[in-house]
Amino acid sequence: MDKAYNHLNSEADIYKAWEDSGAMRADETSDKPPFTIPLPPPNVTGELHLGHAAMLAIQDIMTRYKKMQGHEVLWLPGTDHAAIATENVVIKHHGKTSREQWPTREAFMGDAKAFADQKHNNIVNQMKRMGAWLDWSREAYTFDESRNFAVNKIFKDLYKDGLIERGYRLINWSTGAQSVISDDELEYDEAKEPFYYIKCGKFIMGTVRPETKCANSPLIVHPDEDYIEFENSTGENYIVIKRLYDDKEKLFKTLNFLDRDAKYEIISTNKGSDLVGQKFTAETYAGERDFFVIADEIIDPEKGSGAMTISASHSADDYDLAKRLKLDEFFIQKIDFAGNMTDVAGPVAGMFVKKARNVSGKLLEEKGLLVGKDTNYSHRVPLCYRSGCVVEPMISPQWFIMVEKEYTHEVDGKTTLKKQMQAAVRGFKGEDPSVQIIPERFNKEYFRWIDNLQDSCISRQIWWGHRIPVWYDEKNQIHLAEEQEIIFVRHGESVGNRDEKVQGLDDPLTEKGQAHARDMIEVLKSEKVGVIVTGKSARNTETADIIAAGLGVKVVHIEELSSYDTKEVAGMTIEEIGRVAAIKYCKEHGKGENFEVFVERLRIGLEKLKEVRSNGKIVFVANRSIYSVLQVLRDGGETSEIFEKRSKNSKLPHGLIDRWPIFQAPDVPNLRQDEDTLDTWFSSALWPFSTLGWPNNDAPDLQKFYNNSVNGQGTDVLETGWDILFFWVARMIMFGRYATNKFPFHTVYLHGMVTDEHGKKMSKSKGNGIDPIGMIEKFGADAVRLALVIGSSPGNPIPIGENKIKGYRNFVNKLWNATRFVGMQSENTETGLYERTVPLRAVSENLSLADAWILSRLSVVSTEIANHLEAYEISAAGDKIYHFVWNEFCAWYLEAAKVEPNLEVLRFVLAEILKLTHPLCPFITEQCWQELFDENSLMAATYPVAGFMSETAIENFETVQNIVSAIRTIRAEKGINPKDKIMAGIKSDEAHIAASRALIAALANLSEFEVGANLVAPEQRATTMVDGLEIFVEVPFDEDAERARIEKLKLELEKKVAGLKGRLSNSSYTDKAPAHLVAETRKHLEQAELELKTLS
RNA sequence: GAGCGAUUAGCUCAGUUGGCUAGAGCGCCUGAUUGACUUUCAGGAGGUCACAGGUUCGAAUCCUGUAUCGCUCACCA
Repeated sequence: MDKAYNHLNSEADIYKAWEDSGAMRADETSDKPPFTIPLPPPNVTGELHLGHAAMLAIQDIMTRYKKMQGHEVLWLPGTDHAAIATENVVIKHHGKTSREQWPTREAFMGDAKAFADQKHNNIVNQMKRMGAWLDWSREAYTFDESRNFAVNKIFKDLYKDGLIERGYRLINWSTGAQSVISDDELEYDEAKEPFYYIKCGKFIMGTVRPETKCANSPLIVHPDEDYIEFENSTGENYIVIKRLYDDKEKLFKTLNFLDRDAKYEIISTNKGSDLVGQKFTAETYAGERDFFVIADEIIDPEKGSGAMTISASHSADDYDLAKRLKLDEFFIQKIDFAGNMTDVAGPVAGMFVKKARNVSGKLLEEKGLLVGKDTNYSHRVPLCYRSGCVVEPMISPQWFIMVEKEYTHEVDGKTTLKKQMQAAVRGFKGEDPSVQIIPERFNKEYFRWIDNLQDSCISRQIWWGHRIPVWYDEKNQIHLAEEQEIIFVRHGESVGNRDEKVQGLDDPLTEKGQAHARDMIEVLKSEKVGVIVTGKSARNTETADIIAAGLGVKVVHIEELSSYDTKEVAGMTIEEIGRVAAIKYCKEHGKGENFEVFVERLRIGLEKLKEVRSNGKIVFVANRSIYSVLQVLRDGGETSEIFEKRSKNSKLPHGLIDRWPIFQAPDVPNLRQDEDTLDTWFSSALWPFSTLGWPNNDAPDLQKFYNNSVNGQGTDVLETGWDILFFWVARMIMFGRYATNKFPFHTVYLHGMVTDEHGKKMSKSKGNGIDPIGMIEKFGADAVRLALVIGSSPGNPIPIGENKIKGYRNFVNKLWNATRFVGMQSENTETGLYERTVPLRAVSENLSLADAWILSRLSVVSTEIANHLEAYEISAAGDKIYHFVWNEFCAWYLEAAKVEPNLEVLRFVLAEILKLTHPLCPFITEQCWQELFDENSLMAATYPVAGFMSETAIENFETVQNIVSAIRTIRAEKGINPKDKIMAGIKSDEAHIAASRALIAALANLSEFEVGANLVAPEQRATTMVDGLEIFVEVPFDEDAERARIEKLKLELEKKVAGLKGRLSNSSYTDKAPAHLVAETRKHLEQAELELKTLS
């Protein structure tokens, strides 16, 4: 073993070994209790940042701990197609500015897919470098086949339940992204813009958006306020709210175009409600427009002039008001979707909004309509968090999810999506809540958001995403996508006995083969088959032809696929057979040994297949090799074990194997599909169950891993950053309950944002960002993990800097060297090699005090660590391990082992430490484990539980530690060279101290340590007290210094005694405090008094 | 404007249902170092637990108020 641990030499190999071993795959047939964590899928085109790193570290710790605890753990990985973000990146990547620059939508999608596929490995490999124990065999993607099916399915269900509607509503329109974006995607920026007071007839109204004051509008006043009409010096009449008129200072400040020195005459005073109904025509910057007065309490009498007009199509408040008062004719579009003014804006029509604002302001001034301008006004403007451009509220046809609409749920009865989301965390009518959020304070945040939740827009005007599964006919009637089943028929051998030789079933020239084909016809008769599809290999084709003839349907051939040699593949899994067949095929066709090429051909074939319209189901006749590849395609690499098992236990008739539901366009002529796509969250909200096979409720994964015993939730823990509590977590809860009748997880663990070591947000502009991959390369993944996990609590920022990582790198090295030391102790003196054996539980015979102590401490610490991990207190668990390893095992036990070696205990404790530490530092512990104990992975080990325990040993060894420390302190104080061996002694006849003489002498570097009740102190000495015992250390004599030292000690003791006495003399303390505390206090007092007496 | 959180050593933070002399890591100071580990070892200094009240035998911990910082949300014709 090297002197220092080098992570670069081992991490990659270790991870590969884990992957190759197949142990990372969760077994859905296992009898162990399940534990499931869905990995929040990172953006497929993204780079790993520290937030991801923290997420991976925390979840990996949970995963490894639970697995070592004996759970069947599934931590399911995947990536997110991240609709808007990815689309923008793709456009930029191709040096373009808009998706419209692609010849077709399909061309764009092809490029985007290619880009996403190409970037995919990058983020996946980065995740692996963190050491994440993920089940890659189940890797999913929010935009793959299965997830698309799930999206279409839930869309259809929601639509049928009336919970999805299409309609014209006010939405946030990003002019940059050319799409609607949700409220949650807005960022606000403080902007300083002039606030205009504009004359509207006699009324004065205020606005920051003069460009929108170009159309007919109601003019709104407050019903209960008085309004003054007055005449100014130029003979014009104005109406303002009385409050403003009475406050002359404010009046002239507000309407700064008025002449301060002129005299004003009040023409009339009217209550707002009395003004209602007045109609008038007034000049605007865009010409004359019609107005009429209405009253509403929306007016804030303290603000502005007490009157306003509205832009119902371009402001959320105005929209609400217009809806409420049914002012339908005022939904006037003034801004188009490109962000330019429409024709209604007259002179500024076609101008970009910002320009139009300035120009309209100038026009108002020229026309004398501008009566006030506050140039110090600042307000917050909503910006698109993706494109950074200004967001305009717009009315547009969009799809909405109706969270407050009542519907009937299978389990919850009459309810709304909102009520279900509330119940998740509040509980149903007094029941305990099903979903626990850690830390708890985020419950409040959750409710504040949920309680205010409104119908949200789910459609986006981008291409990269799940296209809305809705078609329109010529009359604009809505048609939903149709669900259809593809039935796979595997033929050619007897099902469930793959070791048998081909029985001629696939050969239609044989009697058996023909009988088999006829069997399948019988089976398929009830299935309403529309089309039969087959590969082109001769036997498939012929069999398919027979079946098609029997059913009276047509046959479609897809790509030619080769078969395999049965001998060659005996005993292989279906997936392996598929691979062999694929490789053979590729070789024969000069495509290299590339399974992916094969899969891709099949994929294209399936795409073609979906285009085939049929009124009935599609039947796919396939031999084992094609079928196995289809399995890979469909399940994203799911191995065949499930399938094999399913086949064996299947009650399905001979030959009928599996069904694959797809969605396709409804069979109606002249349809066009909705152009829009669904927002990313719509697919990511299905993540915990769409990755497990939903909507197939019989899917083995769903049965096993979405079936947590706690209150019947789906998965166990959803761990993510608190910033996406609303974006994502709440929506998973909503869809989970809706679609699966379960809340998707019982615990939500929220981590905070990763910041620099001073708690400042990391940002490119500040240059304080840290690249996790760089840190992994420099210090190792284990160190990065520890730094992210220790010293931060849920929901709070995670401060991290190079120093912190370095500190934990030192710890990792400490662990390495402890192992190296134990290895050296284990060496066979003859061969120089050590035997690699898994240590058994250490025996409890012939234990030294140190042995008994470390074993007892190990028991205590193991329990504490497990308790912490159980309670998701990862930081506390990490801290415990750190200190146990460094300050107890290394600092004391390894030193003791040099004096009194006990190899059995030494190896046992180290092995247990490696297990305890493994979830936090998987790489170093695995490496050490394999060096010293077992070539099999540490992940197969069981997490430590308490064993040998002796309270006395702990107490007695602590005394030894105190004695050693006290002597060391005196040595340091007296400036004694650490190399010099000196004498020391203790006035005691306790057996455990006497037994530790050699140990104490070694640890304190003494020539001798004398122990005896009647010990006589040497002349030249320093004295100190430990646990009531007097210790002498032989030192060069200095009477004054020694006396001063003793006085200092005495002073401290006297203070202590006084304090303790005071407390005990207080009768309310002795009466009310718990008895054990009082007794303890008495004991402390006794000991302090004894020590004081000894020193005097 | 509202809500939430924080305030403990120079820095970053622990501190479980109130309980003995408030802890850790880093940094700092003194010293050591050829045998597991300089990515080390020994020793040390450093805190009125933001402030002011209250409850209690007892408060960093519970309550009230104040201040400062941070985050989130909202309003703005």
